[in-house]
Amino acid sequence: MSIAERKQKEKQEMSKLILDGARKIFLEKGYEHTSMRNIANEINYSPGSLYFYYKDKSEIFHELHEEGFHILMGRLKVLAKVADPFERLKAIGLIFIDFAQDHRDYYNLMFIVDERVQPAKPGFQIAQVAISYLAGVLEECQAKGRFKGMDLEYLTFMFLSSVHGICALFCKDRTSSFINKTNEELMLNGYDCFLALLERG
Amino acid sequence: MSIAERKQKEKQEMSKLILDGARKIFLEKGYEHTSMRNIANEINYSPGSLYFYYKDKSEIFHELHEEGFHILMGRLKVLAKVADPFERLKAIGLIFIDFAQDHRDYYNLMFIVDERVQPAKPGFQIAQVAISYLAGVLEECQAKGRFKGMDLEYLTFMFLSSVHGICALFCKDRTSSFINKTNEELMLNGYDCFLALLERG
DNA sequence: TTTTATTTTTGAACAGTGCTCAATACATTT
DNA sequence: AAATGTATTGAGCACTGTTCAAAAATAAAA
Repeated sequence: MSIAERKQKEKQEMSKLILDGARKIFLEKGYEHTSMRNIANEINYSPGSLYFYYKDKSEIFHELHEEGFHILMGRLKVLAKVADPFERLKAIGLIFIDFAQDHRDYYNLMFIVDERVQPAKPGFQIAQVAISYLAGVLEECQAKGRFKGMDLEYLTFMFLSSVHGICALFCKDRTSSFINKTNEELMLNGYDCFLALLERG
Repeated sequence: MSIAERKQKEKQEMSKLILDGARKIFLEKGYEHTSMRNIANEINYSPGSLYFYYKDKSEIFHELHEEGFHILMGRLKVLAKVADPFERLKAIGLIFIDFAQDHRDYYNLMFIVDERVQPAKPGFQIAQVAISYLAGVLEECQAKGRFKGMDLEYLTFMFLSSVHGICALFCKDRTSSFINKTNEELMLNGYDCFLALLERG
């Protein structure tokens, strides 16, 4: 078993090497503009080799898609210490916005890129965990008297949509119609506006 | 001048022919998956010909980008008859959502596709008209006592973001995490949730 | 009408894409 | 040492946006 184990380990290491290369190029040029040849070149392997470890480009997408959600979830975990659910809710949106600014390409990959996200893949499942978490926070808010009479699932979708809208407009450079305002100002103050609404709801 | 005029007319007609072909293919397969050869094939011309009428693919993008905003603006014009500004505001969001559902590809082109939208192009300017219109409606709402103390520009961005978020999640198939709800339900009820917030703000 | 000039159209070519697969090289087992 | 199994290669396929010399079509001049 020892040599079979080593083989398996080597295969894992090679997969990681490819993924590291893919991540690097993709963070430089964005997912759509990263080619398999670029990745192969980066790690000094032939293009064909990648297909021995990954079925296709989409499989690499799913790997990084999942990775992105892990990073995001890592940031969300900090909120466990925030006692008030509404404060936690407010922070969630900010974390999304910060994440989109810090990891524009991951954000793009996770929420925008044209790739069918398959429910079987772990990335999809973590996404659902994240959504469940958000729903839980909103439920707590409702338990404290906020958002009365609103359906939890739609409320969750609405919150996510609003925050995503801010991030998506930023990621795809559709903010330039708002001249003399930086992206930073627009996103943060826009979100504050949204929070003001939530406060009153 | 007569023959020069005719030449010009012919050139316009040819441009239109190309654009019609482009639109057809692009509505079938989506912008990113429409190739210049596909378009050329559709209208029975050689690929090189397209470049006699359009500088590059991006120029066709801008043409259709503008077109999309014209369609959207056409739908928004109906709202002139709605007296109450808040009712008009509510309708604007619905029109966006309907538009995204009816013209998913146009919506994608206008708000999501990876193409630098140049301020010089007419498409950009119509976009700004649309935003100004939205800002105007929100201003009227404020005049009637709504959204007190909120900055108009950020409020506008926030409204747009929230509606866009709903449409963008739909367009890029990121709604599947909300199982046992159709896109229709999710978008409409999610938007209703948002409206409920606005109502209280 | 014939010749010259201009405009339009073509399709091959370039460098790139995702991906496949026979051939090759290496590692392990017999 | 020979045979088996695993890993790697790079040429090749059909595609992409784009360019450009050559050809065809049209218009202007002789």
